[in-house]
Amino acid sequence: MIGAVTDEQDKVVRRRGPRRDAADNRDRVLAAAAVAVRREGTAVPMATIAADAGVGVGTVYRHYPSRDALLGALTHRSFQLVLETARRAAALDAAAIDRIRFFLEQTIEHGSDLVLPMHGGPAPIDQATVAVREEAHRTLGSILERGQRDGTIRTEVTRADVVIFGALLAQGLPHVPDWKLAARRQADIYLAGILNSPDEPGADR
Amino acid sequence: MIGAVTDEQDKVVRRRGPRRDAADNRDRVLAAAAVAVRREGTAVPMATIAADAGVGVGTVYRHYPSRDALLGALTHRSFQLVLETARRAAALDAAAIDRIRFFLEQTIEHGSDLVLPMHGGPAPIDQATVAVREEAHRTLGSILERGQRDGTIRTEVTRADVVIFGALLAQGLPHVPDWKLAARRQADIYLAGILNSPDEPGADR
DNA sequence: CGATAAACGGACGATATCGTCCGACTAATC
DNA sequence: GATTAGTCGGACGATATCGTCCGTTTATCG
Repeated sequence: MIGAVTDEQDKVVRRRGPRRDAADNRDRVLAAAAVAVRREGTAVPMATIAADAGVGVGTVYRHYPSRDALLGALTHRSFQLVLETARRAAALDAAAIDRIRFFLEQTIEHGSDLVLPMHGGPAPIDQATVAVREEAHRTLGSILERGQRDGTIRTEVTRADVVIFGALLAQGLPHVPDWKLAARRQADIYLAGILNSPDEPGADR
Repeated sequence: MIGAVTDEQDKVVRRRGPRRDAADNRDRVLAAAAVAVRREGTAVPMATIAADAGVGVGTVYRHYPSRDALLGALTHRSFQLVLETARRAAALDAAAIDRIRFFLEQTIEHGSDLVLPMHGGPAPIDQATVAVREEAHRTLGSILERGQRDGTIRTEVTRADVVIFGALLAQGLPHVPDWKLAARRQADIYLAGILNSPDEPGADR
């Protein structure tokens, strides 16, 4: 009765556009998940995430069909943030060491949003996310190599070294009271360690 | 019938000694828990730990009445290992920087056994454990200050800095393929960063 | 403003893990 | 080798979380 052939075609034509509130909720869920995962780990109950986001658990599953899908989206978001930070660092008008310093400081600052940058756990990494990660690594690598070519940074240091140190700072130590301050101190020491001739820690020149 | 007063006193006298196999199982459970917690997090099912240790779940609960008790024991064990390592480092006949290097390398080596050295999570820290931790920090501090007094190590570096870096290395990054190698590279850079005059990285002298 | 596609949100059965309990077993002692 | 305190280990009911389903609500379009 309802479904004549012409009607079915009509249906396709009469598609409604997506609703804006849906996208808002999607973002709210992702943000709440980022905080919750950092606080309680990847096994945090979906109900907790839903409550924190102010939505029902059904809405969470609507946007992310499974826990893995949600964690995957978190990972993608984190790497995008890393890439953006690396690009801002590369665009700076400063010495290589200071660009790296900027990158590390921003990484510390974004800490709570970088949920699974490299964290293990059941985080599936899709191809698009891998591409973003690779691009971020390349961008950081170009900064590093530039510093090595102009002789200010030790040549033994690899881009992987810097990436791993950044990941350590992003991961953090949950128990340390003032982690951001502590992390900045770690970064200072690390930066001194990759400098080629620490006699002049880059005042002018 | 059974419980005359004299019998009760007999009971106390007739105490059996503890059985050795019980202690063995206790250790096996703790070792299995260390590995399992590192692999799956603090929420790892008790049944998994029991299976890995080759015992029943009842035995796990016998020795550690609750999950928190087990995690607490793990934490204590970790800090004892740290303290022991710090003491071995302090006993070395070497420059301060090399003692710290030894400490960091051993920390990397023991990685899988240092489950909750400072890890957050639901790990209750009892007073005895705090005492062990404090002693470990003091021991490391004395090494550091010695290096600062003889001018080989930068005076801005605090014992907390070194402890936190060690904790980062112990925690690790689960996803990095050859973590121990990567960690050693991090340590090399860090050590260069705390050196006062890296012109002579301590060959002879 | 009315119609309707799309989104919301919580109730629900299924499943997994918890910590306890108790009969079987084993090592230490006589 | 017999006795027995102390240990082992898995079955069990209780509880928590999962992911789905569907009636209700809301934003968009004519």
